[in-house]
Amino acid sequence: MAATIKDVAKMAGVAVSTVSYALNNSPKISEETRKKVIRAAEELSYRPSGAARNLKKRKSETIGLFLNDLGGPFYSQVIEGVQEVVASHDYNLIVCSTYGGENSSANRFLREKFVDGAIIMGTAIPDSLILQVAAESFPIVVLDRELKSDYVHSVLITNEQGAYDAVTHLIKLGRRRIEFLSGPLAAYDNSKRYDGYKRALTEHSLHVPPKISLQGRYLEAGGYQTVKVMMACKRLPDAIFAANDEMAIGAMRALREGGIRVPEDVAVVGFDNISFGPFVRPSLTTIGHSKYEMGAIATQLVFNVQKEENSILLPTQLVIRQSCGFKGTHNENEESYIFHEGRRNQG
Amino acid sequence: MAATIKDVAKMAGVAVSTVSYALNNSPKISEETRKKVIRAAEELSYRPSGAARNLKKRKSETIGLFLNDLGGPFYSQVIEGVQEVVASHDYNLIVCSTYGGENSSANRFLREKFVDGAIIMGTAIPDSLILQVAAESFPIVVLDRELKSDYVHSVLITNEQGAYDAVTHLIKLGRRRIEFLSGPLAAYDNSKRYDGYKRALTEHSLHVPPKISLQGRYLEAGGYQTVKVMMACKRLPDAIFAANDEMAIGAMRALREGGIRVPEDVAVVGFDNISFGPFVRPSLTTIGHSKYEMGAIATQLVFNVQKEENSILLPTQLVIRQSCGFKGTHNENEESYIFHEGRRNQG
DNA sequence: TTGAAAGCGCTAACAA
DNA sequence: TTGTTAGCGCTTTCAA
Repeated sequence: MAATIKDVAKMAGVAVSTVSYALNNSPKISEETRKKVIRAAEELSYRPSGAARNLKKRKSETIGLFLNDLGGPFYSQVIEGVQEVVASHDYNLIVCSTYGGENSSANRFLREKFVDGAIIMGTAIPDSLILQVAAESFPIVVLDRELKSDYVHSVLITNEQGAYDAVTHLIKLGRRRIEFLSGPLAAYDNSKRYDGYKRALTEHSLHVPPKISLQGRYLEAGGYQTVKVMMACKRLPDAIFAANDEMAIGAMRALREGGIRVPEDVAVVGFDNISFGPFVRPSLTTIGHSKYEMGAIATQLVFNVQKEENSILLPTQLVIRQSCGFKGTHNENEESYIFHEGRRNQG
Repeated sequence: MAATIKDVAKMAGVAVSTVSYALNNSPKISEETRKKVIRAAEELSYRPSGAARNLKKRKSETIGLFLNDLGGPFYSQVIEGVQEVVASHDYNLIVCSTYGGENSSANRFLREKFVDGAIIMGTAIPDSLILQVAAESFPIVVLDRELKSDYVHSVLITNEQGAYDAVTHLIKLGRRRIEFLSGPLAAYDNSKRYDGYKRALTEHSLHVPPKISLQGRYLEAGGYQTVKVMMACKRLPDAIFAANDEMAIGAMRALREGGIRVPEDVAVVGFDNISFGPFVRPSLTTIGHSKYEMGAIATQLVFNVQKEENSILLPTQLVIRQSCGFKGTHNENEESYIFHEGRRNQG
């Protein structure tokens, strides 16, 4: 049986409150007593119960970051931004996958008040749950998702404008038949990006395809497959605007396998500027946004609880590389950016 | 004030125990009562307190995965392996950075029994803490780290043999002056990899440099810097064996900037087979190991508590690409492996 | 099938 | 400076 505060008190010959004060560095306790308590605690390998402390204090000093996919190439910089700000408040951060639907850890943690605030990225947590649990004592920030309510803030990026910029760039390079390689139709960012795509075509008096024929579920394999099918069935476009980089890279793989040259025959532009975009061949032109900032700002909002809904809009930038045919000033050293420069001690 | 179980009981006109049973789907409760309770709970937006439940049950049904660096290109597959097995036991997973030394979240969670078991990768958690907290009720598995004790298991990879294979490969290709680009000297895996390097040289009667002159801290920038310095100071080797891929890629960047051709002038081999190794130019020859398995097996060990120390050794494989000069059968489609094929709904 | 009550391990108000 | 004690919100034993 693990030692509790009572055992420590008994061994040290003091009251439990004294142990609590001593171990929490309360100034009330004399040095002598504190030493005695610490010695007893060590002797018994005492480990305080976080659960009991949280219950008593009614807070956990922990922020939860809930992501669809812990491993994705997209998230690491967001996590870093969150981590840094959480640590600066001397809070803990737990990162948690939303994988698993109704009974996912994320849902449980959110419902059971394991954390004092949450940052949510991805669509696996339904709006209803967020609205239900958000409160003054439980602020929530959603990333790249529109959701307005008290104590729910959002950090958005200019999805529509970014897509508009991407497609306009293609048009300026002389492309006329530009296909939209779509992510999940229900996804917020996907639909915004589609809107930007349509606006660019419309403003340049180009034909907007009546329906979305390429759907890649935001996955590399999805982009690959749907473009494969397209190549078998119909006339090629002269450009593809993919709603994210993974699909763009999948599309390029399919095109290459089909003997289609990128960018000569078909130009490709993605969205997100994921870290290895510079390394695919040809390197990927894309729309970038600052992921670190996104995480850091979101976390500031969590600590800065306000009733009024508050949404912050971050800009996107066109990042020109080789997949769209314009020979941008490709910086060979860009490579170094893909690495996280933090402490690492593990191979 | 958030509603508690008492409030629900009052509103439903039943005892708190009844509420508890009803909400936890105990078969004792009549359907009628259960409905009444559920209605009251909804009415009050009742959210059970995980802290109270954990305190009472003396467990959290949560496993902690503690990593140096949540964002690194190395970890995502490990996380996936862990996630899957944890979920299959209907447990929760929290991933947590060890960043922050003494007061890091990781240390706190470990000490305060927030989790029922832990998987630790990286050196930021000292042996002493691990040994202190490991117990039957708190199994710990360390990844790629040798630590023997009751209730501490380890999952290792054949670091020494892998390094030996890498260097032997270089020797077979005719390289004779092979430098070791080292990670932190104190790192376990680094020293094993160094041992393998030395053994390969010795067995082939090649000169082993008397001291390690290249130290890159396992970082891309570290590899870059130290190789830059080397190029300015001394005669070039004809090959570099880097203790991890990041440093290898940094080394290649430095070499390229110095007008040195890879692999013609200097061959480079890394270690770990990180996901974008196929995409750097030239693509990186490296030593691979299965990171998903590592995570999955570690998690099995956590659930499979045993007193006896138990260590599992996973093999490594030479992955031949272009940076070492041997034209392996480079599979263009390898590209697709770098993507996680799970659910993603977020751009 | 339901209720009463003990108690998980801690913090903090209050008393001494 | 230290001790006594109530109670955080649950689960679960035992009684009804």
